Amino acid sequence: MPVESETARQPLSTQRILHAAVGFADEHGVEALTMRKIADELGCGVMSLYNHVANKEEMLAGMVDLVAAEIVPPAVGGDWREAMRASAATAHDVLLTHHWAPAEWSLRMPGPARIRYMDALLHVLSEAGLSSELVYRGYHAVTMHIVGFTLQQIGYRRGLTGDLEDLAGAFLADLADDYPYMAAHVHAHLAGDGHGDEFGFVLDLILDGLDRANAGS
Amino acid sequence: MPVESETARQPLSTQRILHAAVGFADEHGVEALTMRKIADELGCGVMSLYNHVANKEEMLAGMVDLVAAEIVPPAVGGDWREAMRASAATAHDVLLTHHWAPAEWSLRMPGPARIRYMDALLHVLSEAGLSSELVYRGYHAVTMHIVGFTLQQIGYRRGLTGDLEDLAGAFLADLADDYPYMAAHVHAHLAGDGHGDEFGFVLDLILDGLDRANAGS
DNA sequence: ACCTGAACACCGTTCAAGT
DNA sequence: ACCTGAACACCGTTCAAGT
Repeated sequence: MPVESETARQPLSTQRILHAAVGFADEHGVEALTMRKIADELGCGVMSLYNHVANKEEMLAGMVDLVAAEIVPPAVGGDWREAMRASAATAHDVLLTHHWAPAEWSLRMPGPARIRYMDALLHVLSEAGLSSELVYRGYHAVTMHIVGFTLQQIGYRRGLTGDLEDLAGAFLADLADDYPYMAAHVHAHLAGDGHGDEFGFVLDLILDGLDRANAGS
Repeated sequence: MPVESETARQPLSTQRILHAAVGFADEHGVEALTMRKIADELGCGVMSLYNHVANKEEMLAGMVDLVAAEIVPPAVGGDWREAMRASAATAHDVLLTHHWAPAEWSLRMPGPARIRYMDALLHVLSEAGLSSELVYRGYHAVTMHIVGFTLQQIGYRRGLTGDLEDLAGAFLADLADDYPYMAAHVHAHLAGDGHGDEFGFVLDLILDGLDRANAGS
């Protein structure tokens, strides 16, 4: 029996393709992702991929849902705010490591894993004693925060890494006169003034606000 | 003097290209935007564009900044929360009409107009009597909400328009058993249970929370 | 200085052929 | 049933040539 080169000879499958594509996007970004490159990585011809995924768009949808499956949904039954906080934290982690995912996430219809996650969030909120209106609104506020905040964080990370001089240099020096508040803010970023858990801070703003709105009406 | 066909013979310029590109993306989406199509729309050869924009990436950056320039920045001096609310509302409007913009916005470094807008937001927050830590965090919370909420809204709009049967039919009927909370939520969407100004509701959650956090420390 | 067609190196995907 | 190379209709962009 001839020894095959590493893992190259497992048969193709949707899962194998999706995993390879997620790994590639994690490393090189989704804009560099190409059907041909994924095929190369899997050691097969481009067209072989089309036996397992309909097209690139559906492959991207599958990748997003693979990421969604990594998120730990909130536990039902205990303290609802603690459950939301814990689940949001895992979602934040997952979306940060798959830094290409938030942008794709928000533009696509949810797949099975994401629907399961949505349902779990709504389940917890529904049993939190909130009015149905606040469940509806709170769900949007929380999911908006999870993907929106992470997306913003990824944007900052892109801008502030790499050539620090590009930004701290020309950028800051040129614009400090005209835009002092902006300059101070960028300085705070470069100084790492995160003040701890910013993601959780804004989430608590939302969660506390929901609680208060519920009690107040 | 020969009568020229409509507006076709104005000389090319960066502004003219950017405006045409924004109009095209508004109508057909940014994923359909092509250098060749923009050139056709302007009645010139593809390569003529490159005399005024360095490449497609820089053109997209210019388009985003053109959108940023449409946003009315908050007024300094009056009630800070009212100012933030008013400005956020115009930002929400602008980003909704240019539905391709939020996704591009969050992935790119800010251009001049967006920097001016960022500075104005920070200016208002800085004079609101908030601690510098709350200015920093509040700024992120507000900008996150503006683009994140709008992005989410656009995603829903995409999913829920078009074939309503696709969603209300197969989608809802199939998954109502397994995911009842999700099904109820989609029903609420289809019924139009917006309950008024959802964007403003979440913004107030954030603004009120900042106020309270400031008073409490 | 601005414009432009031809050409190049890529894409995603169809098709017809292999096993 | 799964795989695959050739081919097609597109991309963004370089280059050399026009005015």
